[in-house]
Amino acid sequence: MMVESASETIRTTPSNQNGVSSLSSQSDGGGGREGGSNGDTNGEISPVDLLHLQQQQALQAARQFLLQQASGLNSPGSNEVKQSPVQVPVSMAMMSPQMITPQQMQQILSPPQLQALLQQQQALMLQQLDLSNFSTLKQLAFQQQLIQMQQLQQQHILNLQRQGLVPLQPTAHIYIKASEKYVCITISLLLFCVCLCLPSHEEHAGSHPLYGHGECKWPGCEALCEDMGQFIKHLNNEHALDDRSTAQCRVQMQVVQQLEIQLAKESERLQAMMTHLHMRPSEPKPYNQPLNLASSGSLLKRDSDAYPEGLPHPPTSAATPITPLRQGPSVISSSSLHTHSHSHTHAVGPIRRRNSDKYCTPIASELAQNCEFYKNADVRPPFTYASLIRHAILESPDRQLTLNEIYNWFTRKFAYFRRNTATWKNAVRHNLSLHKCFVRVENVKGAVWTVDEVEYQKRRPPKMTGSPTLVKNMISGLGFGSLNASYQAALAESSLSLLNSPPLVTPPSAASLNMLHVGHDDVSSTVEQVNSNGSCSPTLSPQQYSHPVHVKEEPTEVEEDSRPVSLLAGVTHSLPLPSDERDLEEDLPTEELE
DNA sequence: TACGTAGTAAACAGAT
DNA sequence: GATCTGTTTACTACGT
Repeated sequence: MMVESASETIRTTPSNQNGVSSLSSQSDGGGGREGGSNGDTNGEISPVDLLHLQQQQALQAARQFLLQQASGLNSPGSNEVKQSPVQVPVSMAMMSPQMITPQQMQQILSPPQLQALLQQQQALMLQQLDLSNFSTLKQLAFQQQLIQMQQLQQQHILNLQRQGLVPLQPTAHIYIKASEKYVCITISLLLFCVCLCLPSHEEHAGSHPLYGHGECKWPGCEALCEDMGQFIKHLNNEHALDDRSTAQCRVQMQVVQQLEIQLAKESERLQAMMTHLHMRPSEPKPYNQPLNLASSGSLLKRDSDAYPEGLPHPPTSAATPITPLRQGPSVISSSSLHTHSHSHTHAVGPIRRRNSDKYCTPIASELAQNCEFYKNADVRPPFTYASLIRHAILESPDRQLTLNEIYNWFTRKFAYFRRNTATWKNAVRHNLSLHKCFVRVENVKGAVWTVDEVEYQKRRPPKMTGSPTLVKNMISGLGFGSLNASYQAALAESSLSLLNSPPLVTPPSAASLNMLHVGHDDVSSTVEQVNSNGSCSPTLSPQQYSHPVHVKEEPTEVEEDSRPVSLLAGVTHSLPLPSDERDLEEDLPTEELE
């Protein structure tokens, strides 16, 4: 008798709304605007026109960029794409809002790309401020516009944050005394991005740099004006050319100069900080790894080859304050991009995936950092189902979950899994059954699923030992060049295990945890497997296995017989250890070994 | 090219 | 009978 689950047999209809083709068409659509002239006939270029001019220039590059991405995805074997460094054309930093929304930008761009974009925009803004040929009045106008834009940006970004589309961004506040009051210039990387994504009409829709939100923006004025006409009248009456206005102009000019100086200083400081954070013992050659748009490539590729010269490079280490942006949107974007490029354009695209699983951040840290992001944003987590399931189980108090609880965890943690339930639930069940590392335990209440850490670590043969270059590169890229790969992996895995095992261990110090995070963040599960002795893996309490268990057979697994029930041996050292693992055992601090 | 891993779809069966 | 749970197979894509 065949009984089909209705929920499981619902076919998901292909969704192309986020597909590459859509993006391409969008870019084409955006490109349709690029023919527009700036309307600058008298040779004078206003700040607004400058912005528009750069946006127009950005259109071309952005289209090219997107098409490049799309074509690369359409031809999976393309080495060009694989080897192309993660970069964002400078002009893309000024991408037109008509082309790409912030959300789309997150989906399209990988984290480093997004960061690069934001920082390029920042740099461009700084350049804007540095235009020395601006007349005083234009400087004033620009400054006013800058402030106006900030207000709009802040409003916009708040909306985005409420929608969970934008993680909280680090900002820098610069207070400068202007006239009678202090002007707070908030530098937010994302603001610059969002700013340019604002509808263009907001920039010059019958606006005046000195008029905004119904009031006069003349320094120290704040007179209420119902409309532009009234404002113009007010402007001519109250701020006519006289000594007072001239003096105010001078003051404002100084304000702008101070801003420029301050911004230059802050920018320099920022760059120095980033340079410092990116310092590595040795500059590894960009290995011939396929570019994982998701995160691997981004995390592994260094700024030198990934970002344009002279522009601030997005930090990638855990020490960077821009972590949320680094992780959240990042992974996602590429994942989404990749996903939708597949022939079978399911609404739930495949998690591509191995790279993510291997090189991307581990779930623990990733989720810890972007918990809210994944909860709210409809973006696919860059982890394999197996990884997610494992994490869900290990995160539970008893390290065991029923299938339904696993489902709930997925939907609770990821907005992405609140739709297309049939697809991913099937995948979850499939993974549970397929992978030996997931052990079904008969419980009083029913069946629960547990994780056999040893099996999980064994899932993939220790390829890392076979490709030391990869490990070395990754490790050195993290600034751990002096440590061997296995130790790094051990540290990494330990950190995850520690994170996953709150009841078992005392939390490591913040510093060590952070450091471990860094290691694991970028090395992730491929390295995890190196540390397969399970000594620092979450301890499986024996009482969990007092019930019958169904040990799955995996034909591909070798030495199946050499090991009794791996469950119970899950945290013991009874298994013969590969040399690397023995090294781990020897080298690992006792704290890590627990 | 072969192989392994991963995601998806689907068929099927047992349990509730 | 419907639904859930679990297993298995097939296919595809990707990375090594």
